[in-house]
Amino acid sequence: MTEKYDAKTAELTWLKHWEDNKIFSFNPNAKGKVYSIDTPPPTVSGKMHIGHAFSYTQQDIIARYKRLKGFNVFYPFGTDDNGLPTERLVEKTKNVKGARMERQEFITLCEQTLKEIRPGFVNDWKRIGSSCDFQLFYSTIDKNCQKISQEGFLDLVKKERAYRKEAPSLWCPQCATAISQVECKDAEKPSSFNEIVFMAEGKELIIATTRPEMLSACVAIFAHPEDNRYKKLFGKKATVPLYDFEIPIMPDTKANPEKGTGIVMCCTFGDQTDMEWYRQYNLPLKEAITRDGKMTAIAGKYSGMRTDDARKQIIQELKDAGLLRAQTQITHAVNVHERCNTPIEIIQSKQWFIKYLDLKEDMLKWGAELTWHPAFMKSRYDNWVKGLQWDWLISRQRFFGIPFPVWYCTKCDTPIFADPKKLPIDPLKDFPPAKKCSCGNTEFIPEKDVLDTWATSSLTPKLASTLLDKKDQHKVYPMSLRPQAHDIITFWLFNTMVRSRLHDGINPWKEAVISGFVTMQGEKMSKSKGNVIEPQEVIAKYGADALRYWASSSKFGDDLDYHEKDVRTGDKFVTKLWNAANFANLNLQGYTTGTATHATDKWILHKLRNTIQAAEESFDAYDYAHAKAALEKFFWQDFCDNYLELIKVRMYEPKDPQDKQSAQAALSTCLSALLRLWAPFTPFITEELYQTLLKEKEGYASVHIAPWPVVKIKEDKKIEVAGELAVEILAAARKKKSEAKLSMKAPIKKITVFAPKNDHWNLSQEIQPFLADLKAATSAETIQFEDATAEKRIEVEM
RNA sequence: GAGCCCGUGGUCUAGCGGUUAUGACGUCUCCCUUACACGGAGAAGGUCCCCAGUUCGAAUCUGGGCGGGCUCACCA
Repeated sequence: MTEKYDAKTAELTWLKHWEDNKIFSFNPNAKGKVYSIDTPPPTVSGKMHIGHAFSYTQQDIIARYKRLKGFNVFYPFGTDDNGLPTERLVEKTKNVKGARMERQEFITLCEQTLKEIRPGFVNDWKRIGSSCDFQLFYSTIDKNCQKISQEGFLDLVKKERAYRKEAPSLWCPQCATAISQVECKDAEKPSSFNEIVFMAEGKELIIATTRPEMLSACVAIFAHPEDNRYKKLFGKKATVPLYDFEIPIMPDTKANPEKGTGIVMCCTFGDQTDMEWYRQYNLPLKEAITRDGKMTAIAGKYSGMRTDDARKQIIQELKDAGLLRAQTQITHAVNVHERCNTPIEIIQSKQWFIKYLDLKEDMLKWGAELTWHPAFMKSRYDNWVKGLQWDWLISRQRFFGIPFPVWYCTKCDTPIFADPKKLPIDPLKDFPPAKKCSCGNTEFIPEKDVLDTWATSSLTPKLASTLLDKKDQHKVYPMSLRPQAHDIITFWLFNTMVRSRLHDGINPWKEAVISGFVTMQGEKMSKSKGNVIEPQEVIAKYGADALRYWASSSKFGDDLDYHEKDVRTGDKFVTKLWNAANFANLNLQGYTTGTATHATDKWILHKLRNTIQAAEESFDAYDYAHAKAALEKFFWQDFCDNYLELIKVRMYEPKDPQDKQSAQAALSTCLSALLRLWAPFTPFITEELYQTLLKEKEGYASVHIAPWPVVKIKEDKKIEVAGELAVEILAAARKKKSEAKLSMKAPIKKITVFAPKNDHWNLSQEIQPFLADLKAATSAETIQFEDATAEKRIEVEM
């Protein structure tokens, strides 16, 4: 062993060792029960962020533990790189606009960009010590994924779950595509509440609105049926200002008398309520906004203007005409697209949907069949299911994604589906289809829309399992575990559940573990706030083991505030483990086999045995943080601070060869066990130590495929209790010396222990075998016992 | 507005009916003892958010506040 451990070079050495020797390769025919993990495919964005390092470390600890326990671990790796996120990344980094380019040119650029950045991106995952089988690799835009995704779509068509319909849909004018409910989020935006003059029955009717630019799309006016101010107007007409057309005044309970003037205009579509009224009362459709967020022809002179410009101008015009009675500045929550923060519009268009609103009850049952860690995360899922209001809109008017395998008849618009055996296909290239329409027509137009990225990533259990031979796929699917962070329960977990249920009628996994978030002074990290920590920099400074040590200090579901000092604690642990192993190595020179016969040695083996048991119980409940705490206590306190100090003199100057051999036996057992116990948390340092100290003796190619340690000794309460007393005596001696400001080497005349007799054993008898080590460790001349009827007490005389 | 989570020494955290309330970081004192000064020994530091209840007994259970966070919803 060298003087110091150099994490930076050592970690790279072992990464290469693992890769070269295929340590984490999945062999479907290997022994051991299969434990399969539905690894989250990160969205390719150039660099891993600290939240990734955090959650992927946590799941990796589970994977490594299961491997030690003898499971045949299936732990694939994929990248999610189709759809809008990639388009936005390419548009940003290459300074282009997909919509203004030749479609194929843009797609090629996306593919090229991915090819450039993907290897570096994936390398970040290797670097933190993810024990994935990187040979089992998929990209959600690769050919196999395209095939699986298109097959899935056709399967849903066959099951009458996928349908195409012209309907009002959530729409992002910035991205110029329809989006789904889950892609929306709230944002506080400033706005103005404008009281505008309509005319009805020759009188002024004041209506408050935040969206005056929608006036031209106004189709009705609503007030509450019980609202006495407006009761007499129901069934009458009102005239829209500036545009001068008439609309009906109608009663509906959704109108809130408390809000504004209690009377509201319904435009197609200002918001979701407008849409509901449109459906309920069969109102006409008037579209005021185009798909790229501009005013349509019906807006008259505002036609072609952006909606926000039109709003400003129309307010001015109303003001000039004396039709604006009041204006208040407000901030209100607006629905925006989570990818670009643009306010969402509701626009009528023809889209593909997956029908699932009828399955809400079933969805709740499916969620209940899954074991959640922590359990309370299930309520996020339930909450989402209960709030679902739209079927899943899966078509996107974008470019870089998986194409719908569909063409449409130019005469009757009937969809013609691709032959499932010929997938994947691109209807734009594989054209025309080799079929006739049922109406006899032979002319078609290809579908240009692409599938929502979640429509593919919701199939990850399949994307991963189909990397295996067909005969082996059933071994890994349904999967044992879905690990992920809590922010995408409503996206990824929910969608995967739905797809697996719809396609195969089963839950995709047995259990789910949900990671928390990394925060900075309690706040979410974000580039705009400038409080981002880059894992690459942390690794460069402290090594991946230290980072992992930090990440494993919080349990599943808990957020963790980032403090660099906590990573430093990990770094210190690595050093401590190195030094303890170094001590063991120095004192195990020449040792081959032996038995622990001394009391102190038996005691530490008992502690070890109990620690292993405790760690195992915690691990099996997915509570690695607890397991870590138990290991920490054993390693740092029991083993380093107490045990090693107790055996030093016996090790250096044995009176009898067996004195030393007994300690060596225990030391050797502890060393081997410690390396394996810590291997899931700090895989690099443990591998380094295993390779240099134990590999030759034990023969495993890596500590990570060695078996979980077992200490084969029977429970011995006497040793445990007497050992505790030995530690108390040691502590009393140390305390006395500290208080006297003396070195720990300072001699002690006498230690007197007042030990009450126990019903079951006589402590002063049981402690006898420890006395030699105790005297040596405390430099005490004598240790004597006096029976006491009172409390246990230890007196130290210098 | 709804659901969920959280509130423990200066900071982070364990404990979840009976503990001298755990540990880490920080602070202070001492110790260079041949694994480790990136160490060791010791000390100081706490109305366990507040109020009420259940109980012989509550940091721990129940109810009600207050404060923070997340998710969903509302969005004229």
